[in-house]
Amino acid sequence: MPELPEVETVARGLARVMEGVRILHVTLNRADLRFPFPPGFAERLAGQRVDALGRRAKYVLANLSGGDVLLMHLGMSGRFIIHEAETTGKPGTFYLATGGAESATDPHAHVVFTLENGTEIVYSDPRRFGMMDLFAQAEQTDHKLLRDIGIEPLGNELSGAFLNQALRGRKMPLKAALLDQKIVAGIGNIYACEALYRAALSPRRLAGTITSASGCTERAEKLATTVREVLSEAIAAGGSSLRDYVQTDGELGYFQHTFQVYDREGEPCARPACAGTVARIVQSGRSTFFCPKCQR
DNA sequence: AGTGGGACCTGTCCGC
DNA sequence: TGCGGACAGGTCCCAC
Repeated sequence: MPELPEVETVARGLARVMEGVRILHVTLNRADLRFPFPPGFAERLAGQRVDALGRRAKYVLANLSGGDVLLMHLGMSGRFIIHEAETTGKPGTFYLATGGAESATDPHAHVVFTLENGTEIVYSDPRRFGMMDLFAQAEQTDHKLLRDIGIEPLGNELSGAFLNQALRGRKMPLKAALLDQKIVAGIGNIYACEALYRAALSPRRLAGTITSASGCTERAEKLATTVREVLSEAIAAGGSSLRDYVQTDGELGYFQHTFQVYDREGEPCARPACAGTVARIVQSGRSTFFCPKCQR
């Protein structure tokens, strides 16, 4: 997916065109994504104004004037294509497929939101790992998909002390711990690899081994720092991990940001004094890229 | 309780 | 050129 930086970028783009605007009509081109749309999904959305739209973990959440929350997750391949009404400024499209997917011909355009000002927002998702839900604001705290989610990595809570406490005694590989959304939310496969590389920590090391009973360790401190770094740099770069990502203004915002280990198997380690070679291993079914020489 | 593995889908790329 | 297999940004669910 889109990991946290991409979802953040998408949420900002959606907020720009949706906030303060009423939804006129919603078209569903199928009954489900990852799971069925809730009963009356489209009908309940129609007529509600989007009061605020933001991100929690990798979920996009929109607060609606009727008291509901619209939850959207992009899964692995979800994207929004925005056709702005002419009155709102220059036409902009983001998350545009390289080939230029059009709502009329894209077989994966599963949801179309039409706003009262004429702007059209298409959700397209070939693999359909994405999801959407609609529920009352009062239910948000207990929502199954949201209640167990961990801290936001870019807020004030992520620190060496937090990781020390959260990973204490954990026997899972450090990489798996970073991917665990119940601990820190929003880190995906790419940024987990990148953060570990920068912290010079092995993805295979057991999570508990960077902690100590007496308080925060240097390793935990370092990892907290590199997680924040890789995520915030990626946001600054405009959301980097999608091959076909196009910024709102049509500029290619993508792949200007290069990764140091992700997808670089066999290449020399970027660390000046290190003569290592980037390796690829599989951990819990997913590729991990790292330098076995300097990541310990 | 904590951890690991399979399942969910489609598209793309690589080797034969 | 065609075909099969591996692999892809994520998360849920069910066994141990």
